[in-house]
Amino acid sequence: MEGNKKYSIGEFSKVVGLTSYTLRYYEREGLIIPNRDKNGRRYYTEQDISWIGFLLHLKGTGMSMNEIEEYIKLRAQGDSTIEQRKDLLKRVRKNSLSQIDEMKMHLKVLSHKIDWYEGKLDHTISDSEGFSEYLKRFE
Amino acid sequence: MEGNKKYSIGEFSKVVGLTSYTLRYYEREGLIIPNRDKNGRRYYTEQDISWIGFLLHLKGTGMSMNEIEEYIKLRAQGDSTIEQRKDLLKRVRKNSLSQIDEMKMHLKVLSHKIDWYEGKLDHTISDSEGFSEYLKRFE
DNA sequence: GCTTGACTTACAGTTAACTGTAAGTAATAA
DNA sequence: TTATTACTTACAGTTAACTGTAAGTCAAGC
Repeated sequence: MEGNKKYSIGEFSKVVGLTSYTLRYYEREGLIIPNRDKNGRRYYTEQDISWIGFLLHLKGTGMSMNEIEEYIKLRAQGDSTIEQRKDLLKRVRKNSLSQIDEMKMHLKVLSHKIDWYEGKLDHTISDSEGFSEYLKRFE
Repeated sequence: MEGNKKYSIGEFSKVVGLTSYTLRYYEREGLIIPNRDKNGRRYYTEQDISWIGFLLHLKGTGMSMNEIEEYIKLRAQGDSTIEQRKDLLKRVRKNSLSQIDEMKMHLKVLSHKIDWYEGKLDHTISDSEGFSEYLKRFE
């Protein structure tokens, strides 16, 4: 039954890997609201660690701070917004997946270019064949 | 034998989908150097279309303008830098692939959250089970 | 002859997400 | 007791990649 540790902003910043500047910035933006002790100093809990962990997952999918704020606003309204939060995350996922797909398309061309360089280096591609001609081989 | 069309910056911007501001900006940064007519006006060729196309693929993999400038500098030095260009693109690819992998990891958690919301909505997950407990099911 | 588009330099502004400084106060830790 | 850490407000600075404005010139097309 020891899940009630309190972290100062300095400790917390080490745990979650964000500087205290960033944590205060996130707070200003409403992304996290830590507790305060009797002297008005911030303290963070295990719950805050979980939340920042999840927040970093959200950011990692490409979700912007604005979108995360939107999510937080819905969350603050309670269980009645679960559907909307689910839909928001679904939109984020869809977007993230298409970003990945796009990236993969671009990577394909990049890989062809690498292969082309390799062909030039080991002379399995003739000196006269340009990259755009080479690319046509794969159409 | 009609591959020698000349595009003004206005025409070219429509073809490649970049504004003339952006094209001039890229030029200032050394990313593209168009030809000039007798009056000093820019004109772009089919070659420039190919190059911008490739450049957009590079950008699409997450390559920064600085890296692209590095690539261009190597290219300007001729065939002796093919190896280095190949290595540069390989680094970019590696980076891009790990970005994708990271994104996929984050997406996994996001998907679990969506499933969790779904479970809450159709009551296949008990009201008392929090998301972090739920996540432990998949460890 | 007038409109349209292009040219130049020289900046200033924008967005996102931080990052940092200054100045002054206050509580905690060694 | 002194150093450390945290607090506040109020900004200013940073990076990347644009985006836009102003002011003045110039040439081509209708």
